[in-house]
Amino acid sequence: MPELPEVETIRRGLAVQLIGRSITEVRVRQAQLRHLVDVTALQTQVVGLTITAVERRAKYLLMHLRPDRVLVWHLGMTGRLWVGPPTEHDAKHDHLIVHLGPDLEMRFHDPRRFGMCFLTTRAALPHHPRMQHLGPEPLSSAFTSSYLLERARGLRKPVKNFLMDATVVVGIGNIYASESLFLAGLRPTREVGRLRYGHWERLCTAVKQVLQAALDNHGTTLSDYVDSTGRQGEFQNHLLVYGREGELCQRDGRRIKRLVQAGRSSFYCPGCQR
DNA sequence: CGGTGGACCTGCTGGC
DNA sequence: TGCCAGCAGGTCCACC
Repeated sequence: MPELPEVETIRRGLAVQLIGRSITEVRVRQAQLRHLVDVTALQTQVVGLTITAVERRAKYLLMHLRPDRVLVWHLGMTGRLWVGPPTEHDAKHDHLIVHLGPDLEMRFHDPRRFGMCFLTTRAALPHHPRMQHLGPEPLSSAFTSSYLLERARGLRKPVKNFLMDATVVVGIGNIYASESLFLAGLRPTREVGRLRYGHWERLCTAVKQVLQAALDNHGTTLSDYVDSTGRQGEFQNHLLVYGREGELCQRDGRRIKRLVQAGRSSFYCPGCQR
């Protein structure tokens, strides 16, 4: 479901709703997510702790608990974190329920169970196996055309797969990879080792532009994405190629094509993208 | 080492 | 109506 703009939108909502709140109970209905959730750790180590910050790294949400714990979430394809007043009813696929006093709770809901939840400490977080190989944040100053040129040197993989490689750059998934490549005028199949500095300049700018625009529109809701308050995104109304196979390109009127790369659909305009 | 294909899950849609 | 194939916003690991 969620790429950087969606996860960041969720983070912003969670920060407002959760900072200053204390965890009073954790209920686990289904521990088998992407990895088995450590139920004992959750139930013995976080109860009584106060949430001091909600951060994001890549597509991970980091809830900092005073004094030194970090509760980490990943939403996979269909994960949702919903915060609101407590309800009696456990919906199907509500796997983890975090109680935050008598008047508030957070529910992790994930039909496909590709999401994750694990507990670590502030000191161990940077060395966690899921964190330590992550590339730069695309909206940071570390993400530049020179960096991309350097990372791509000698590689033969298609630029679409390169963009979705989290060791290269984080946060870009299937939607924003296609959209960025359209904006940059590059075919998703181009081999990265053969691209020149000018291509990387265009692509770097395009990625930042697309992600910022999606963030300004609170993400993309294709079917079920909502933020922590239940609000849908709006960026689906601005997608130029993703999910538009057979439709006419808004720029040059050619038919948008779909192809499969590494098992995922890519969308591009054969006229605008070379 | 780099790159691909399949695995992990459930749910929805469209064709027959 | 039922059944089945194909598809879906992510990540990881075995295998060439």
